[in-house]
Amino acid sequence: MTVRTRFAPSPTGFLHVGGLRTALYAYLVAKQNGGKFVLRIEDTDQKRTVEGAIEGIIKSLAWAGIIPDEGPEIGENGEIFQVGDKGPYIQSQRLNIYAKYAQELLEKGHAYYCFCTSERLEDLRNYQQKNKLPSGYDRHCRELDQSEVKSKIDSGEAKVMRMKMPTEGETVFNDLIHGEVSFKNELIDDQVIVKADGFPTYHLAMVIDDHLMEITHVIRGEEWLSSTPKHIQLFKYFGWEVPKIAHLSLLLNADKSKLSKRQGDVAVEDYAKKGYLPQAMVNFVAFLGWNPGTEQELYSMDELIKAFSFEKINKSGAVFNLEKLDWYNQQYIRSLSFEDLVNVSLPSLIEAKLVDKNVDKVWLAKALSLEKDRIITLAQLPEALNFIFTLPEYDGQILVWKKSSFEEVKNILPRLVEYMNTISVQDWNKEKLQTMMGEWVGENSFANGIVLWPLRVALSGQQNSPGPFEIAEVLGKDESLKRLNTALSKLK
RNA sequence: GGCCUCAUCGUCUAAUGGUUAGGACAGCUCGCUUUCAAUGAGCAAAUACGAGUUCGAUUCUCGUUGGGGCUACCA
Repeated sequence: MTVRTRFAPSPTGFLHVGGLRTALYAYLVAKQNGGKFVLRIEDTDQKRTVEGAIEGIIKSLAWAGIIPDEGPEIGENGEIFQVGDKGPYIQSQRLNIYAKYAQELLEKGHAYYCFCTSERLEDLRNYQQKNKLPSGYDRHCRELDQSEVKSKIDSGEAKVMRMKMPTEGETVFNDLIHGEVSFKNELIDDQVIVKADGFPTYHLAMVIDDHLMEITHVIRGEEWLSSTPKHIQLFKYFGWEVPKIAHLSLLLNADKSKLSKRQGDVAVEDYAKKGYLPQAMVNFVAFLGWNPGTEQELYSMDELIKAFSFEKINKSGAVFNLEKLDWYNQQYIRSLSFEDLVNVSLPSLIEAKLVDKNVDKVWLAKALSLEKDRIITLAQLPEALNFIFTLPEYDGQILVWKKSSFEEVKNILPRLVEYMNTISVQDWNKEKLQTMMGEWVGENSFANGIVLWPLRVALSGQQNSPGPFEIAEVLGKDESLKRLNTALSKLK
């Protein structure tokens, strides 16, 4: 049997980093087994549906390298179309299907109409809370007389449909991560499965869709663990096979509460904007709650697909720790080829108006290499590289190395400039410059710092910067000498 | 409150009925070095608590405590 997994977000906003992890694991399971990964949009709550959210989710997944085999996709003109033969994959387009199966449940006596008003339900809840009673629906309409039901319907009373939970026994299932979990049926609510507006609730739609879409592994967040018995009961009522189920622990804030917007960014797109590489994000998120058990930290998507297993998933929640993400990002930035680095950073450099799209890519690669090892995110690049394009204002005092003096710099720098002027443009690259300058420093018996510090500061205008020779090469001879002369003028 | 669930360094985690409880990030120290970064060497840092089973429990069982989730005509 082909493995089929799914990711089923509701389009209420951007893709959450926790959602990315869930989607990733589901994707890994599918790919590892040569199966299919399905994207399904759960928009049965019309009030919460946000315009553009479906596109955002698809784009964020694609950014991370997760391309569904079936589900909605974005066309060339931005329109949404669907691929796969088990669609539609957007639940609001499947209403007739849900209606049919809800009717079946009703006819088999596994569901019933409920006419309780929201006021009555609220009073009931308040009463239960006040008296510290177990909460839940009191099954008021469960045994309503058929004729009474009919007359209420005929008179147009608002109604919902609820499933009948058995009032005895227990529901036991084997979670792929948690092992055996059991619930007493009597404690489980008669869940609403069709709302007053005719839309199904998640619980009904999910069961029907997972069956019809032939999902073999349901991989979802732990917040669904408590409602799983309802789903299992529904599968049983329909006479369908229950898929394998895995509940992933939640991602946590630093204070161990459920990861929330208030305590930092949770949208995948925010991390993309902040200059995190998708490889870093995927690697990081994969290792939150899962570990292959080796000492290797860096895993590509392909390696993750090979290494993934449910047995290695942790049961406890994992704190979403940005410091580790930073480290991953740094590692992946450093491993980028110059070509990739140029491609991936060009947009932000253009946006910062440092270069235009006709910039010499070979030169740009050299410039980028100055900061490649020094940045944590791509977003730092424009600022880090700014000194190449514009010499910053600086105080002449910072030209003095800590073990040197103003007088000494004033004495040596002119001689250095004079010497550098004699170096030909052909030799103006970091290797040659380094050797030649090394010799010059040696011949004059200077300490490196006495010469190199002011040189570097003069070229960069900054106390902290990349090395002088690499900067000089990127700047070229003319600009380098111009900057050196600027420095000389600051020493007067 | 009820139900479910979880518990190893600050954080992510490895390990197993017997280890000096391993690694990574962060932190600290030293080295390299013209600065920053990178890098090398090193340091510090954990089995929540209490019983039980056992020759021996971090590991198995029970309890306690603490955390988290659910408790909607939201997903």
